[in-house]
Amino acid sequence: MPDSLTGRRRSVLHETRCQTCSLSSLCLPLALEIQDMDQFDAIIRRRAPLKKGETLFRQDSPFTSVYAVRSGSLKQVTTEGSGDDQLTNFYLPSELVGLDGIDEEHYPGTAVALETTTVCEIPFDRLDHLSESLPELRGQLYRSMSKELREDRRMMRLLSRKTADQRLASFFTGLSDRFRRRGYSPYSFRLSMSRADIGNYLGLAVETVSRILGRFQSQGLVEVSGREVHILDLESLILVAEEEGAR
Amino acid sequence: MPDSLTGRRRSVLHETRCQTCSLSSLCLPLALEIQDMDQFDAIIRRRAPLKKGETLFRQDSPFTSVYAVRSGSLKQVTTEGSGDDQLTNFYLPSELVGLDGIDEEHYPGTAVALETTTVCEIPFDRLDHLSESLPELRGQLYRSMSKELREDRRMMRLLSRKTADQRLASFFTGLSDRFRRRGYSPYSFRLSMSRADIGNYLGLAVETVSRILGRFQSQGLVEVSGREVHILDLESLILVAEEEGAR
DNA sequence: CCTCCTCCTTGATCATGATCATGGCGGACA
DNA sequence: TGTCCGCCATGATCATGATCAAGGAGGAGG
Repeated sequence: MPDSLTGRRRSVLHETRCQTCSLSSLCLPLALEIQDMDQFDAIIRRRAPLKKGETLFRQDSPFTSVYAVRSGSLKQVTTEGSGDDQLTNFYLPSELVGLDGIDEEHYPGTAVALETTTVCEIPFDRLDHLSESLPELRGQLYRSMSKELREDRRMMRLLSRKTADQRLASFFTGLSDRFRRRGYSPYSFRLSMSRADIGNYLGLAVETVSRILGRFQSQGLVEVSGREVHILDLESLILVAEEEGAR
Repeated sequence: MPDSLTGRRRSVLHETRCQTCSLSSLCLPLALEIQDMDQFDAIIRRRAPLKKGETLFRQDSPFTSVYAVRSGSLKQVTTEGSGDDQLTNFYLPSELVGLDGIDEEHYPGTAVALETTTVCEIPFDRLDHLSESLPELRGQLYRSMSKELREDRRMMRLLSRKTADQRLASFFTGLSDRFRRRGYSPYSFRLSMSRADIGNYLGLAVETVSRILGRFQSQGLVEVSGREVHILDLESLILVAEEEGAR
């Protein structure tokens, strides 16, 4: 595709410019001035939307880009040996996928769309180069990685010290919070992932996820119907999530 | 202390220059040319050695610097609520401590020396600024963070899918590998952490750590006497660590 | 409309590792 | 040299959540 078409293509397909993107206050260019944002904009590559189940990149394929989620959601799955998968993260709009591939030159997991999903592709060599002249961009990149580190540590705590109830409560309060920050209702949302995905992520069997969801429902904490979730008592749910001395 | 003393002080106390540091092939300035290394060297601050049990930085104190371990070892502990600690990492020489404090402006955990430990303090604002003109340094910093992300994911897998046996086997093979890379024997080493630390890190009760260590010993995999460890059969230990279909 | 298949729920049993309890070892210090 | 205290080992019991098993609900496609 000739470059001359790119401009038109972009505006036709979707609003693809950071300046008009509703996520710009959460996303990587968050701290940039308008003229800097244009420079950043220029290195971004559009991708055709992914359909549910399609992969953005595969484990062990060469690392070239990081991706900002624009709409939809993804999971990242690492396979080791035969059939033993570990779901390491879910990614929502404005979050960066692929940062853990920077060293080693290949992606350490496969990123799979959980629903129709659009992403902004950011070639890493160009991002790195641009970060030389844009300190705010560089800072934001450091912060994104640092934040992911902190969240991984939270996850490690969850996996090593929390009961099944606490894990699920954390999962829902966490999701609720992420939706709120993105301007969606923190009380009503649709899960894009299956129970199996949730269980895999939280280190629980599917059956356990089901059972505890049922219990939360009978306790009046949430109302769950398939993948539709209504949080009825967020405060109590937070209490359950942080309950101490359990286990 | 007047600045004029610093130069002398450095050379008297220890070899503190990266160029003469035996870790330079593993540490942050790894990819730098000699003249660039001098620039990097100039921003590093020496600290008095920490004694066992002393803290390098405390949870929630303001983030200012990252630290490269020079000798000894540290643990990082996050406290939540009352008395519920989570040990999130052990740090060996050449590793960077504090990267998870970059966003949020404070450290998310307390770093405690497990033995007499020396570190190089690297003020982050100066590091960031220097990374503008030294692409190799910047790249190395990105890679360090990315690597830590990948290792966190490995840890998440360990915590959510591995049995107690596999966890301990992983812990020992991991340590062995880290010692090897640093030029120490991968078969004989001294643990700088207590059984309680190991258990906390791996999500196991102290008793379980003890029991399994005993079993490994009776199986001829290792020989353990207090904190002195001899790995007798590294291959089998690796097999145990990666054993599939367990649990 | 029916069928198939995936995803989810629920019940019964079992196993792993936590917890509780006790005792031993070894180093620091008087 | 004896005592104390932190760290470690080991035994007995228990609880959480995994596993095995079966069945239901809902959606896609004929």
